[in-house]
Amino acid sequence: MSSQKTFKTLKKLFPTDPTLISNQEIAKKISKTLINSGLQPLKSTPSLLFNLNPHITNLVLSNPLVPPLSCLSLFNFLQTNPSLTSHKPNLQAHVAIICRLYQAKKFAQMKIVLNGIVSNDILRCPVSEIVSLAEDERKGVKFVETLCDMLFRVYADNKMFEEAVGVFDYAEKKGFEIEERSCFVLLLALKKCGQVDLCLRFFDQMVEKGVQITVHSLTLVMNELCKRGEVKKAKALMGEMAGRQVKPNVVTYNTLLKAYIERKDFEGVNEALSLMEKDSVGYNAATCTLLIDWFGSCEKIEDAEKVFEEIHERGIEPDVYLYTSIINWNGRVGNMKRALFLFDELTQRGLVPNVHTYGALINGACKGGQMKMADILVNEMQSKGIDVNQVVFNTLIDGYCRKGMMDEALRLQDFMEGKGFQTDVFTYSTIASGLCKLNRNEEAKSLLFTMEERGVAPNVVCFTTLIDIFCKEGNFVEAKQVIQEMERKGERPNTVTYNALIDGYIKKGKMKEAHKLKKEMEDKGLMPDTYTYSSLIHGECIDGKVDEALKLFHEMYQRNLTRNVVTYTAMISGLSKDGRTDEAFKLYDEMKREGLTPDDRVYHSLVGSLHTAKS
DNA sequence: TTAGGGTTAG
Repeated sequence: MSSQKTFKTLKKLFPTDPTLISNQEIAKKISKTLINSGLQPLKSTPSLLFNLNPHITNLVLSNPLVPPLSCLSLFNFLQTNPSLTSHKPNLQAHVAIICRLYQAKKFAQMKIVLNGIVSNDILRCPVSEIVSLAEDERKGVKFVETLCDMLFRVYADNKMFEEAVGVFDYAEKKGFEIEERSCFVLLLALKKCGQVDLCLRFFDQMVEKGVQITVHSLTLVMNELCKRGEVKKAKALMGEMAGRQVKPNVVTYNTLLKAYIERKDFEGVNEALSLMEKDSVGYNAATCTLLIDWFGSCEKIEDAEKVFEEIHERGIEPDVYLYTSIINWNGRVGNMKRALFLFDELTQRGLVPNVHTYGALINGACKGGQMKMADILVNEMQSKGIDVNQVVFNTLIDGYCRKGMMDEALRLQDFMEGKGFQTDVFTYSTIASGLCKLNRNEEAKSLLFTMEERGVAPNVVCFTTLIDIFCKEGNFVEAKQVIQEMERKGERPNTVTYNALIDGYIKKGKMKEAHKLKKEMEDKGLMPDTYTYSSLIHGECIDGKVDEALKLFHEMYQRNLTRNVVTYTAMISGLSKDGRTDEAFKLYDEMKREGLTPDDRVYHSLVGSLHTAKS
């Protein structure tokens, strides 16, 4: 505005100012050239451009007779030609060309020019300044609104988040609308940069300012909430948004499902599934993948297989994720035959296995001690052009550790480092627990104590391994010191940490301490799991308190915790030793009904029980 | 044309 005013004032004061006339004439000449023959003549004989100044540039760029793309080519030429640095377009020229491009609906080019403004230290300025220049162009409110929306996006793309939010606030004040789609771009960028707080805050701002939220934004935000553990908040948000006509879809429900599955929240999973049914939201491949994971992690491989079988009835086309998941769980329960069959089926369907798929198979082989098979799979994978990654290396190292082949494990670690991979927190804890299995406790401890000096911060798993060693040694003082140290370092003990302590106390016959710890973990909001209960049940049975054990056994049922072979074995042997043969056999039947395979110890207990009962 | 699902350690 001011420059135009100045211009008019000057014109009044000096109507025959030779420079002004000459400016206009030069502009006319340049424009004419551009109209008739484009940029080329100006490029080859740039003498006309030597007299250029910001005013002339603006006159040319704003001349409606010059085609917008010709203006753009002149603009770009001035921008990039090193001999014309003194004529680089200023902010006003940028806005002028943006205006021309807007009229020509050249939105992509508009964005590029805007990008030039925000990524240039000299041109960058508050949104109000750009808007004020844009308003001078007198192209109506819609133009300015579009410009704001685009500027917002350009800031988001450049990770200039404060500035983007600044544009949003400004637009809001001026009554301009920033599109939901643009807001989503910002949410996504914030999420990708790990700026979760700002992401959640901006979503609140969107809601508050009446942006019409889409299910995509909602789902993204719910996912971020879930990832930081605020599942309840995510669920509440879903409800609140449903009230505003933002209906959750299958992706939204999958997000929630995943959170419940990760937290082993039985009720949550069931609630999410029944909500899906109520809303008539059908499953997709991702839902089935999640459910397979859910049943797999509950040691219910048959239910996982059932989900896999039902995909056809549900009209779902299986993909490589789905196959990887079912292969993974079969491998983990030791059914490599089935895992390999599924792998073949996947290939026959024309799906392409990737490093995750091979990783799942290799893990299955390693957990089953079949290192030869693991090796063959690694070679096959490489021959298909899939590189071994850190996860696969760690899996293999774990395989050798489990077999007690520490030399081979360490050789592989060396090899992995030679390939440019770091020994990471997984490698350290794997090797440490391998050493423990061979009773090489001192080596394990020193590895875990020194890993930080070697540049890898121990996590809760490493600390738990350490605690486990001290507990097995009966050194509870040291174990508790480790807990203090880990808490000092910001690592919070979890259920497995408590399980290590509880098991340690039980093995030393300190049931009272063990129960105290169970209460302590519950007070901290940590759920005792199958391992916690199995240890406690075992301890009570050894102590001869079979009714206490039974109480715990029922508590598991109430809490929807899976009772595995170890749990049943402990309970059955407890009952047997106590001469309660009928109850023991009843549990034996129940165990088989649950699809669990009793092992030798169960039979041994039951036979023993018959003796006890007779005598 | 955007959001969600698959491989490793205690």
